[in-house]
Amino acid sequence: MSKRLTISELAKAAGIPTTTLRYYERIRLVEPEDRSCSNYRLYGDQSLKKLKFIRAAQAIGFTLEDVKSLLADGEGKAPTCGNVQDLIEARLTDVEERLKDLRHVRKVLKSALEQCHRQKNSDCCQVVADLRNKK
Amino acid sequence: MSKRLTISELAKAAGIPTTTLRYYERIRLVEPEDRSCSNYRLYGDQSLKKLKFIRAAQAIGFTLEDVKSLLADGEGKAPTCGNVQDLIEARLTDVEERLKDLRHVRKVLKSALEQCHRQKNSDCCQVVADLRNKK
DNA sequence: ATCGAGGTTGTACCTAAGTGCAAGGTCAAG
DNA sequence: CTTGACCTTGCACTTAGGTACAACCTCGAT
Repeated sequence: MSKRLTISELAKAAGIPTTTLRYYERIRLVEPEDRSCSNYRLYGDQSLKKLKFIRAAQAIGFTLEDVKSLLADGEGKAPTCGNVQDLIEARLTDVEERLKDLRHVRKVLKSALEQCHRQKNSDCCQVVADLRNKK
Repeated sequence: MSKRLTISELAKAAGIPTTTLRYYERIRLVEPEDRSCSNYRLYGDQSLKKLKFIRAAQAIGFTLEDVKSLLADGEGKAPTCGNVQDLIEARLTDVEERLKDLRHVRKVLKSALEQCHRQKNSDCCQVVADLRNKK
């Protein structure tokens, strides 16, 4: 069974443009299982699963390169937990870092905005004012 | 007064490569005040302030395009608070959004990691397992 | 006078994750 | 048998913020 899908069928099923599927093939991330006699790409339904996995992984911030590693991991032999776990930990560290940065940024922006509100008209927005003085 | 700086003097003072300064000129963000008789760029010291402002603005997530708007705002006439305030508010909204997303991502990553820890050896990392099953 | 450090220009390249386009082949319906 | 929708390839382009290189010019010191 496991019907073979043409590129547009797969695209529709996964909600991903055909152009992107061809791109994924180019970077050897998702390759068609076969070709029809007229050279059309034919995908198996594990490709659909793969694409869903890719979208899920992207959503939590993995790059396509990361995804490649995650997938390659289960490919050869028994899935070694190590590599996967490392990737997840790396991402997590990254995310914590960015959260810290963003909280700081938010603080700065908020205080700039407050400054804006206080000095309604004239010398608005301290940060800009600094520059404007000498312009 | 206000000594004219050559590109490398300015670069050194601002901690920004000369190549980047030339790039900033290309995008009309920071332009030299003048040229020497041998066609060397000559910058005024407001350029240094400008560069510091740029780095500060970048650090809180403004794009160079945003910076251009922020600077242009004070250029013509009295600085209109409106535009500046709008930009800050837009950034802030953006930051809040990204914070929300990142907190979600962190949650997902953490639970994936936990899964990893629980099933120490065999079927590690649920997310990957889904795929591997049908591979 | 010459040497090396620094300046000038224009152009191409980089990352990431695609998108767009042109020229041509294929398929199913009318 | 033609039309229109879909497929193929290869190549260029996108965004943002730069980096790298080649070929040439200029400056200060020796």
